[in-house]
Amino acid sequence: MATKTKAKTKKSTPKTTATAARKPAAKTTRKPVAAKSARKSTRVSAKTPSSQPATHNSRDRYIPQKIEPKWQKKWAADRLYRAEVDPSRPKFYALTMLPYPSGELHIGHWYAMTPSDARARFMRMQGFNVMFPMGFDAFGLPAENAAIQRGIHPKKWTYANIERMRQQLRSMGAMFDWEREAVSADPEYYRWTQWFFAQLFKHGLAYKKMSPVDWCPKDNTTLAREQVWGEDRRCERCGTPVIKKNLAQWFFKITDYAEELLDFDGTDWPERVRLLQTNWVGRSEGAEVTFHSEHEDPITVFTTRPDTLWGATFMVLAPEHPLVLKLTSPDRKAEVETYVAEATRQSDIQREAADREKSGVFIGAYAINPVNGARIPIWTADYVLMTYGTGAIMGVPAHDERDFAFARKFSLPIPVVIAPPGWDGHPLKEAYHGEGVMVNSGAFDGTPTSEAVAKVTKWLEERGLGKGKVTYRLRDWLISRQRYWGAPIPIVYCPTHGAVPVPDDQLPVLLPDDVEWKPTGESPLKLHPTWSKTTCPICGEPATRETDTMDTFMCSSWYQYRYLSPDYDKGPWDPKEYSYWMPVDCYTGGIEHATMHLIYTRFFTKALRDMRIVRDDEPMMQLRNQGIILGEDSDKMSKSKGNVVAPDDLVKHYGADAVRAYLMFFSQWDQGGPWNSKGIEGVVRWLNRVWKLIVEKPPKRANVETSERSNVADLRRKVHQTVRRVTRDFENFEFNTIVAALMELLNALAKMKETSVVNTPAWDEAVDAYVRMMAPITPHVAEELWAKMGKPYSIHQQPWPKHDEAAAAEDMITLVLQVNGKVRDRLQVPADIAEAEAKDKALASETVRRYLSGKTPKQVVYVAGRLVNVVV
RNA sequence: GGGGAAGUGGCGAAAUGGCAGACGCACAGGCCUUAGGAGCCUGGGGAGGCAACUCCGUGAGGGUUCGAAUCCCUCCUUCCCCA
Repeated sequence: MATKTKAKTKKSTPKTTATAARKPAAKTTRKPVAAKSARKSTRVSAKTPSSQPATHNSRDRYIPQKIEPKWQKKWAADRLYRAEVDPSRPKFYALTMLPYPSGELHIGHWYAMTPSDARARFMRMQGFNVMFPMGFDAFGLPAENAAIQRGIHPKKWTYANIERMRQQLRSMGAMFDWEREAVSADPEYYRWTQWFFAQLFKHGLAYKKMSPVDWCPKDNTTLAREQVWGEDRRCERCGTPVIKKNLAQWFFKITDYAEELLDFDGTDWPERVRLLQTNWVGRSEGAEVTFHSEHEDPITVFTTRPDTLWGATFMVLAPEHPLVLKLTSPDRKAEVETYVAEATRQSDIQREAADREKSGVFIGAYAINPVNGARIPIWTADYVLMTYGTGAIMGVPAHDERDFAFARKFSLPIPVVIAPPGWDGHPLKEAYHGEGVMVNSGAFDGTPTSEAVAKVTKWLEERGLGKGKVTYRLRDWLISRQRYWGAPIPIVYCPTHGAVPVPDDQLPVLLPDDVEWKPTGESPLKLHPTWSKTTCPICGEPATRETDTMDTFMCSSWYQYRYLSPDYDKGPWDPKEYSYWMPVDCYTGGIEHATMHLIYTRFFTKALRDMRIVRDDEPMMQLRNQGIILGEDSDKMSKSKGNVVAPDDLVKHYGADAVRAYLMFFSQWDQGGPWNSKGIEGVVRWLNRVWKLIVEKPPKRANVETSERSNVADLRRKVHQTVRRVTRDFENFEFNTIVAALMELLNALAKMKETSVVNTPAWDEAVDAYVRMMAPITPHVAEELWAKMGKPYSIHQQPWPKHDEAAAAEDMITLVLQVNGKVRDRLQVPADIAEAEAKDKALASETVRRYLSGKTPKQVVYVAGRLVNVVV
């Protein structure tokens, strides 16, 4: 799958588009200056000290604080990063996850966004028409908490934060197309969030039901299953342990898409995310089997191992199971009721813990095992959950750990029905769930595990005892939130017509501004005196509004579409924009959203497709995740630990380009790692040296002793090898080695600047390619150097350099000579040396002969261009 | 308990079957300088040796291979997800 998409990306990089990308640049060129040599262009720039500050020192120094705001202003004024529909050019929709406007852009945002920006810039230089939008996921709890704590209105707090963060985002020098900015809390945005809700409702994909849901007592709201984290089930936002509440809540039927969500065909997503989502969906194949009580009450169970049915020696009903009270015999009633009352007070997680001492009570009733007519006792026990499967299980102690522990505790029989290989017929010491052969199972005896499930399922179906069934762990998405700062759910409750969606022409259902916050835990919308009073859209009689708002993940499930046309008011997006830009070609962001946002947005696109609103099966074709950037102490950054790195301070001190370059340099992007305040000085040094390489005059004396011809070839080889390497690494998101390769090339160029090669066209070619390659990573200094070289504005509209395979080829190589796999000698040989000659040279080597000590080689291994290994 | 990822100098890392440690940080020595917290040059995996050189070395152990940081098996440690 991954290779398929990769190949596609490569193929769709047509040479012709590189020329197309150059066109606008040519238009804006005032005076195309063909710099004949670096020396010459240096002189030109020396005469025009345009951007340079007046210092006592007349030297032209790299001062990022001067050049960065200057270029940012010019780029914005020129709408340099404006992305417009242009069917004559191949499009590339690059998207990075939009931030929540918390009020402070942290280094994690920089780490997510600036490499994404560099990649988008690279694609632009590759000839694509690139759209790289930005916006704000502006609804959510922190705004409301600020309102309660500090008395600031959530809207005021949010929009002030957005204003501040816009400025911070601009300091990155990213190629965001700000004309496409979307803010999810704008009425023009949430009008469509509500419209989508209504569409889902009309298509039966949104429904309300009473159910035990997770409730965060601190944030006073329900949470989706995905927003409850960890073993002890804490709120994803505030870390408070959640409790169960029985409430009428709105859900989206994401479970309708369980099967399709497992299919990633055609997308290039990391294996890790696919695995997380696959496990989250939790498909399990098995069979539903119906047992009956002695009084003919059907009790259906789901099992992944119908082949173990003959080993069922008891049944367990969840304490909440409706049959528990019905089937309990009078003499057991008191005991069972006490147990049920106790069990329902426990949390699911306590109840399910595998290592916990099992508890349960016999309810005084029996069931008949449909496969062998065995009369087996029915128990109720808290390790069976009502919310899981059918709320009832068959107990097969020999082949299930928990059933085994239960049977041991209550002295129930443990008959083996799957014989492990080499089983001696003795009782098992622990539950066995490996491969084996069916035993004690009537006609099925001897059936190996590999065929058993299918055969038994077929047999059950033929006899009407059960049927094959696939179940999923995935639950429907709970989207009701009992809070104010979110998109109101556009539903009206009419005494006659029930839940009625607000008609499209009455959207948006606006949030009222005049609300009060009381720490009662009630939604302010519920406390508002008039807001919820309305009339029924169908009959016009008095009716009330739904006061719950939507989970903010609903807003972010479709934002990639709103960027297409954030001002469009005839629909959620302009179809012309849609048909050109969608789907998203490359999506970047944190992996922490694997089972939340990233699964919701896939569901959303699939649901829209089935409602014929979009044509795509998947919203984002390629996904890449960055790692987490840690504090200098290798701990997670947090204010309480005092290890937070503030990007604003870094920009002020080192400039945005250095921060960008360091974030890309210090580690593999998807790996993250600790910040190092000394490490960034290395890239600062790099940028200073690049500056000097290009701006400062070369030394007067040219080294006449070196042969110019070989120097030119060496220079071009290094340059073209670097272009090849950097291009490949950009394609693969390997940003750290890009910066390393550029540093390496600089080291080589700095040495060569001392030689006469500096007066050759090869030098100009080198410097030209160098600045182009820097441009995606350090856009400001690249633009400044480009201008100083007298090249036409803007570097960011230039094509990416192409490497010349012939120039990059080595003519001499180091041939490694090994004896028995150990390096013993090295020879400089022509790269195109023939195998026979290489072997001869190896055997002729004095060192090799010494290690052979007269023995005849058994084998001589030759690896072209690399080594000869002589084996004795 | 299940699944996944990772483990390489003092540190961040590079090398994905073929010269281990590219690039950078820190450190050491030198140059330049009135000065250096600037810049430039040089050196740094470990052990032995004046040296050429030798041996050892990618969490541990085993295996495959002419050849393994890289592939396979077992184990240890750390992190993530699920239970």
